[in-house]
Amino acid sequence: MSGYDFRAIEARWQRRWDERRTFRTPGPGDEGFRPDQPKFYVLDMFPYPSGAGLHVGHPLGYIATDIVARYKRMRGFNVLHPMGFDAFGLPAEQYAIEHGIHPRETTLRNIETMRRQLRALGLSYDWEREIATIDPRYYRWTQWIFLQMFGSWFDPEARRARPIAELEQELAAGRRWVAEDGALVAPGTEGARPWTDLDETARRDVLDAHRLAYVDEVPVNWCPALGTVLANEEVTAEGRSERGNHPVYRRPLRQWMLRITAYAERLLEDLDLVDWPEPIKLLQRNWIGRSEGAEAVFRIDGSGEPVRVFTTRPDTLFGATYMVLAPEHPLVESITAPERREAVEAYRREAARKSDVARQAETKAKTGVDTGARAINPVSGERIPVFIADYVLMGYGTGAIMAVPAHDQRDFEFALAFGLPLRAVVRPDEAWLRAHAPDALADAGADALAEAYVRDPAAFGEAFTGEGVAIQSTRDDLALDGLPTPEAKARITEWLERRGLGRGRVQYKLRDWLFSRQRYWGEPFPILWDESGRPVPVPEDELPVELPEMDDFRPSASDDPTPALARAPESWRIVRRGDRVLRRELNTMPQWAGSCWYYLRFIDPRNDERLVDPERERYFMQPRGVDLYVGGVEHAVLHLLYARFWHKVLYDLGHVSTPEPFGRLFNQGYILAWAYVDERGVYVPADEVEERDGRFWWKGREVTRSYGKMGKSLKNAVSPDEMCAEYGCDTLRLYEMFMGPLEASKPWNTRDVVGVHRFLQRLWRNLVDERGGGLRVTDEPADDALRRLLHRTIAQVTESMERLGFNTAIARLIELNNALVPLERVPREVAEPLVLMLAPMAPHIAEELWERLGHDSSLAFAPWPEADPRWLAVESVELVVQVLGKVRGKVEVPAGADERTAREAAQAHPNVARHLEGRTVRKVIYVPGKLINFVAS
RNA sequence: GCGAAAGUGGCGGAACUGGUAGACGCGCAAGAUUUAGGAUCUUGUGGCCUGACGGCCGUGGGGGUUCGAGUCCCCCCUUUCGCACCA
Repeated sequence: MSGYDFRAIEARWQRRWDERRTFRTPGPGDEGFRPDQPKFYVLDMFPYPSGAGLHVGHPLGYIATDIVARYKRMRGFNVLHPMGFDAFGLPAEQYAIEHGIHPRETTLRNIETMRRQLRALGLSYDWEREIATIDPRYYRWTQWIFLQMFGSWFDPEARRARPIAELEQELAAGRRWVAEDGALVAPGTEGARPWTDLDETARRDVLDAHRLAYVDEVPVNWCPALGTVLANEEVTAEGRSERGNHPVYRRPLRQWMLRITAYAERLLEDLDLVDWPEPIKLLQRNWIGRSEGAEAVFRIDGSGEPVRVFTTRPDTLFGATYMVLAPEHPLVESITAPERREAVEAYRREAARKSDVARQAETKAKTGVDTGARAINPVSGERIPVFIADYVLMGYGTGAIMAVPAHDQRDFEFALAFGLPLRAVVRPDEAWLRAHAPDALADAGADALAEAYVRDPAAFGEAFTGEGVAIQSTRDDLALDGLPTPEAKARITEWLERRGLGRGRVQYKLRDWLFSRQRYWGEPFPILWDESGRPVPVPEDELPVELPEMDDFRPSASDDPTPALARAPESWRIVRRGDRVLRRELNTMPQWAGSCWYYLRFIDPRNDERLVDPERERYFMQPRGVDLYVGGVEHAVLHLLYARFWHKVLYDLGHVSTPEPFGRLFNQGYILAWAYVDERGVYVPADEVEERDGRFWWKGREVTRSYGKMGKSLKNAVSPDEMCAEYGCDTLRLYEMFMGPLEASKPWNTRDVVGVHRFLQRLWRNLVDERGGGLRVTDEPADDALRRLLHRTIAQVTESMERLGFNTAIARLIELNNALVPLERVPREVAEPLVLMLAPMAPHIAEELWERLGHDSSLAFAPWPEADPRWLAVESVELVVQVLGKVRGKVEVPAGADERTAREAAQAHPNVARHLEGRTVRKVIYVPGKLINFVAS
């Protein structure tokens, strides 16, 4: 018996790779490291070990990266291809709570299962580099990075993070003063004070307020069911938690924040440095949401209280006929007129009940309340009403707007609902006017239309928000009339600045990252609180701050946010330093923390002296970071933005050598599968559904077929374990890659798996005599045609591998293999390259055949076959002959045939001659090697 | 509403800078082999017309550029994804 016994072969080779440490990757300083070798860092997105185990959709990306890793090794690269586990966070903890087991236990068990499943796929990870975020030796450095952020500030002039001590020095030296609101300003600025005027408390306040990690009271998304606060990114558009779909409420809370907004500009700009899919870059750009405009100051009539607004259209300032503050705006309290107080309070209460997101999800009908206050338009001098309305968000800009109803759709709707005046200050183009003119003006001329618009912009049905020419925007010392919008913007911004009434400003949608969670299963903060309520960093040599052992680790599901660690033993919570009593920070870090920097730790996973050794970091990260990073689009903003942010901080502080972590990113598609619902709309197990006459039945009941992402919720998951058992993991690997392009989402079809399985069996039979078990391979040379096919295949497969086109690479290998079927004996010069080319995709069978071909070392480092150009050239080609663009025949001509030869051969073709009969050839198009086209009358 | 990606046989999908549409695989059909089933091998397989040679149509729909369009341009339809009062 010498058939293709994949079970024995796969087990044997997986064991050998392990025993021989085949995929150990030496780095600088390690035994066996070769500094002359180029590196290639290929990385999968950090998986989260869930309790359910893997389904065949999960390893799609892992198989792809493994193929790249194996291919690159054969091309002489020192390949870093590690794997680890992101294991802190909500899902693990939820799972643990549901099963009443400590999260550490369930997490370790899940990791175990996942590691076993991954190993069964024959992935060539360097398992000696495995890391897990829950390991204190790992999270020690997560905490260390947090301390780096706590110990630095962002210098807006240098546009980078610097140690906070340097800020202190600059302040002490008088190079910067501190403004009333705590901002750093130039010495001598009005209202600002020098360092020497500040007492110790004030100084600490200033420094603490400038740290990259700082504490602030902010409105948060509080999820009582999960017992924790969530980041904006973790809340859905419906105002529910992304995990678990529980309601989320807004409330103010003192929280740790990370100053990611300081990096908004660089996060945006540096997208130009990376090779990422354009849609992902766009997603990040939109998330950062940069907009240019100006800030302007309006003063409240009477009190003179300044209200700052942000606008992208400062050119429409003359058209501001009212103002709106967000309901939570701090000035509402003081400016509201006594007789309006009750209505204003009622509206504010109503708004506070709803979360930011829930508020936005509701109808677009505009609501609001007049505060009774009046403000002065700084350019027109008009007294205008001040409203509060929930269409203005406290979290964006200044939380207050100038409303220009003629040129902003939201303001337009609000003005109509509340009977507020509109004032046109931009003249629209004629096309817009005509398209929006009321019926009565259907025949009006251009001037009449423009006049009508100025008289009554509301009659045109919607706000004109485009660019145009400024009108009705002139006063004694400022003339905008006649200026196109961009110039009008520049002119008025300059005027505002000169008069101290405002300045140009860039605004981002991106908010600072809310970094505290109240859950147990996360990294503790390396922070202590002193008697006066100030944060004190835990000294580096005391790291890690280990998570205390607790029997009751459940979150406190309540309306009042209480960290789970509040119930930790007092011996953990209270730290005595001499006669000082310090309390530990009780929040933990969010899910994303550990995955923000894991790619760095893989480079030097056992280093207890530093985060990563600089020499190793440079070797594996230069020049553009991770060379290939593969994962799903779902991480387009959160993980990828957070990781870039941390990386830039580490870069600024000199701990890493590249400005970006991931040079090339690739998003794999999803694996979809049929799913079935019964008459109640409930999903039934897809593997128990039977098909009869095009209809679907489950336990005798008819069910309807639907379609979706493979997973637990649709009950349509297929386990890799079943596939490996039935067909072997080489077949599974091959099938997943053969399904279609890596980036596409495509349907799983177990029935189709036999196709690639047959290919492997046929390959086996081509090289191994099934009866005797001997080789069917001969040292005699291949004939010319086969040799040509071989070299063409090498060229095509190589090209496919370079662009991750594994589906087409496999197709070419199948073709080559099919060509060997009729042969009595297979020439070694074909068999060996075929096995080598298959090796990255189906490594076990390839190793086995390689050994049987007489090689005693693994093919993992065997050189990739090279196509010989001599055998790529052909001496004759089949030329397509067209008449008037339609194919009428094919003729064989010598490869370099000139036009006359080709033309004569073509015209001699009977069918071509027939079509040319009675016509005059006007023109001949000849594409050498491809076709010849006769253009005839 | 705004933005992005994608629509090719019964199915998954190929097709480089415009140059034979449907590679490769599944499925299906016929034949060979086999006691049978399975496996294997051979041949065929976009639709329509034709005994055959061959012809006509065909890449979501409609127009255009070109000797020639799945590929380039314009309009429209459908699906999926992301964002969604961001001033």
